[in-house]
Amino acid sequence: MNPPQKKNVIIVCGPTAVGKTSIAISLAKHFQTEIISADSRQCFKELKIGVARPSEAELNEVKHHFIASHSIHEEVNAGTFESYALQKASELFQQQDTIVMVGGTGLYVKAICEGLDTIPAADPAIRDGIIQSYEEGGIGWLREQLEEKDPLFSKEGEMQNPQRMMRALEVVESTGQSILSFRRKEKAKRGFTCIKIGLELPREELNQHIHHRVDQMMQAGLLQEVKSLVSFKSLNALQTVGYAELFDHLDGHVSLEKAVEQIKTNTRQYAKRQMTWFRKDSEIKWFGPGQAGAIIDALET
RNA sequence: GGUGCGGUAGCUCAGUCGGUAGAGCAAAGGACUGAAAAUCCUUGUGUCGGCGGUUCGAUCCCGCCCCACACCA
Repeated sequence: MNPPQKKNVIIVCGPTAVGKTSIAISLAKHFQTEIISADSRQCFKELKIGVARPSEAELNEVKHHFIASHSIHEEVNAGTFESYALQKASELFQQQDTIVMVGGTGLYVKAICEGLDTIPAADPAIRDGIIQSYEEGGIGWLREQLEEKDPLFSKEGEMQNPQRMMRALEVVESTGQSILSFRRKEKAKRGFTCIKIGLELPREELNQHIHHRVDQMMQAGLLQEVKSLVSFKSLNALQTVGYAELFDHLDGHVSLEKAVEQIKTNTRQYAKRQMTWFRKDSEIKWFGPGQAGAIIDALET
């Protein structure tokens, strides 16, 4: 007879600036456990102010993982996160039954709950070659390559999206098979249950939070942080709201005032994309960011 | 006060040799399995500054007025 599964990952998700950090800390304290972040940018030790890393005080209240754990010079992606988080979770589950995960990166949440397909690693040389050829030949070149080498993808894949096309191409070139042929039908089996808590606010209110938070980041010295990273601005990790706009300003393309406005706009757009992603996930139970008590009640029944 | 240049979408602007108008950005909606704070797709929007005149018909031509900017006094 199988005992009911008792290992749980409580996942707090939602758009940026909604108040996830504080709820996650309340939950982690209540369940006397630790937090794994599911945030594609807070994992970088070089990025602090602009990615709204939890404060020292918050990090001391509850132990966090995947925060400042990697360098912008490493390649970090959804696969990296999946294995890192799975590893951490199994360590933590030796001590406790519940862990808290918090993050706004929908794909990472999906990776931990449902798993990513196993695809053999692409040869970095192939990848570099593809990127270079794309820069020279544009999307037309990608289209031709895929039509020739991966007819399945060119029929069913996103043939207007260069990033996806490059990935598809690197996979066929490395493995000889279409990226779509690796697609599993089932979700990965996990030794734990994912309980998803979504935080939301009315659009106007969230926009206000974003407006103020960006101002606070500037006051906290975001420009200085960005200045110290200029020489790395082409790294993937720095294709990030809050950094890209200030690099633009430092290059003399826009005034500081305008760059800050753009950070706000781009953050709003990012939050909107996050909501689009999370809204379609019917497993999420939605709450407001002030409802820590209600969330705990819901989790205990 | 005079001259010049403008007033068109939320913003910046294009355009109509007179037949009621369009780009970019913003906004809204969506997709998304190793770049995901990335990348990509879809979709509006208008008293064309006001009042008159000419005309079958004016956002476009003419007159007056209002507003903004520049220059000259």
